Amino acid sequence: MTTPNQNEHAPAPSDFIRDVVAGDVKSRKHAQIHTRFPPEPNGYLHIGHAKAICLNFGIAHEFGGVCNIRMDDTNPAKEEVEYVDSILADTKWLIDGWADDNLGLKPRGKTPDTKVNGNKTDFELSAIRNPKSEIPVEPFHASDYFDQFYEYALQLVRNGNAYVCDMTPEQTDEFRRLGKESPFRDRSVEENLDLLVRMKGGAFPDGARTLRAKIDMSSPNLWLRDPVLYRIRHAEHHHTGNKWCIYPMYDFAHTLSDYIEGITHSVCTLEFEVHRPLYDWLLASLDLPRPLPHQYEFARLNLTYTVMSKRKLMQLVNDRLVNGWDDPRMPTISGLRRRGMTASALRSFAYHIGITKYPSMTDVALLEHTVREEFNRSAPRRLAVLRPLKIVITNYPESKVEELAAVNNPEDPGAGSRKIQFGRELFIDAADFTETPPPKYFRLKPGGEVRLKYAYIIKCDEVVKGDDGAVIELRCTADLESKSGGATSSRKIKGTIHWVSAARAIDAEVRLYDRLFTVPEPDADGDFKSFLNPNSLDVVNAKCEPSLADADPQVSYQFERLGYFALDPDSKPGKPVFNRTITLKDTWAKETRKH
RNA sequence: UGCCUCGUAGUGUAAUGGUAGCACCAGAGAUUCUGGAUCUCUUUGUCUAGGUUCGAAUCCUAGCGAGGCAGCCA
Repeated sequence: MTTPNQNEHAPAPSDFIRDVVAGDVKSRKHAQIHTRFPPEPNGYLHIGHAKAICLNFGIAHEFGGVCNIRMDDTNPAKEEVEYVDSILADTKWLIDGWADDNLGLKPRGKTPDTKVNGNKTDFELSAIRNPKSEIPVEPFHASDYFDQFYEYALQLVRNGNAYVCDMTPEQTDEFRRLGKESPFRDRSVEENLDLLVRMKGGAFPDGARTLRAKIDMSSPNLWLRDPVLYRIRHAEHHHTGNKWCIYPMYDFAHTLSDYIEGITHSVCTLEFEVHRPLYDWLLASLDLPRPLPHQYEFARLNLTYTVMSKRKLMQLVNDRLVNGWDDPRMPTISGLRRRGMTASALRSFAYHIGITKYPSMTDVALLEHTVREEFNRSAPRRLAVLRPLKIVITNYPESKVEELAAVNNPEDPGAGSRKIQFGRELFIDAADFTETPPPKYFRLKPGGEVRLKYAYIIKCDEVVKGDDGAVIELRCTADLESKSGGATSSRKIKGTIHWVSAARAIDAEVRLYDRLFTVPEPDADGDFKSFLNPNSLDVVNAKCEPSLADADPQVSYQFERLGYFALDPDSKPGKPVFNRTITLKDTWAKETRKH
């Protein structure tokens, strides 16, 4: 029934939720599988949301269904349009080329259809699949159902399943903790109706009253102890303006949104597990003629060396500890994208971490592996020098320039080759030379030899120093027979280093990123901000081979021996800015750390 | 504290009463004009104790441990 997981060339994932869905498909329980991704627009999406997106859209994709994107916007105090826009953009980016066919949107401005089914009133708003539509579309919004929610609230009051409560928030908390019934619990239907209408009409101030479900104050499950369904908030909502002064709570709104949209499998994270009985109670306590949704829970993603809560990410942004939500060090989808990570790599990561109910801590090394694996196959290779050190090839003619062939991608013969220029004066990376080589060092050292990639074997004859003793230039001689493909080109030289022509190289700003935090679990104890990595960003002025002047913003390049780099939007014509997405694996660095 | 859920190599996950596998990480080697990639090999595991069964990671009981919930947030 499942189809291969498109870009991963791996079998379709299997987990306990997909098992349930597969079973329902087999038994023809539903006409079509329908999931949803319901973020609250109160922050930017992060890689944890990416896991949820890959799950919900993955299920829709694998079983030929639809996944609605829905703004769970029932709290006007916290939500903003900026977040709505970023959430839509990030979601589309993540599923682009993979599950666009399964994206469920709604016609702009459309609200649920009202149907009379016998003497039952039913509300329904079906999704249309994104790409085929000619009409303007938008994501679903829970706030588009405020009228319907209110009708359902009235129904709950009429059938004796809800009441208006006048207790203060503090009293409500205390009574729920103690399992004590509210003194307002047994108001008549008429009085409840009258109060609810007046609540809606703005007769009472914020917090004065609530609408509560009438369930069971002695239940061991706190969420069944008459949970609040509506609260009074005289506040402007980003989507509904000033139309409402009462707003539904999560449980009420979310459950009924699922029903209205015809969701079959409502997948959420573990903290909502204890809410499931309430979810089911709500659906059972209303007259709902169509098939009911079911809720399933999985463990949210935890990643080492980062924080994931929106509150903490917001704090990093507000305290200017990073440069915005899309700072490439952030675990946000926009940050990871700006850093140069691809949607397919993120999807592949989501595939590898799996779906369980165990609250695990995933090693960020797995993400890094996934990214490297993809780029190793796809990234065009280029030469760039991060910290330039000038070298002069003293036996190479001053006016001579040679064009040498450089392989674009050894993993992909079809990628062909390009020409790079060699001359008397070059830059190499300062990190590739030392006067005091440790054991097993095979880069350049005084009197030592090294291969210049695609070019000659050179020997370091002289180290030129400035007044302060710092190395400013190396004078070398080349083995002129050793050019790649030449007479002595097969001489075994341990080290090969990268270089650029001093005359032809272009300048670029390169931003080198490292982990944002210095410890694997920054929010385990203490103030997570005290574990920020002071070296998480290092900006250098690099020298790059000229072809990088026309770098494609959509392409990740491998700077040979250094890592994978992508153009930052800060780039200006003639002044490229590259972000280092991830270094290459560096076993030599590991070796030196050991000594 | 009450309730809910979950415990499989260091990490993440398979095994759905029948040989405990895979990936990442780590380590060793081969190879290499990227100390990359590739290839080979290695270390390490079913939380504990009972029970059911020919047979238990899987089912049952108890214990231990971890996470979640106890907002008029979602």
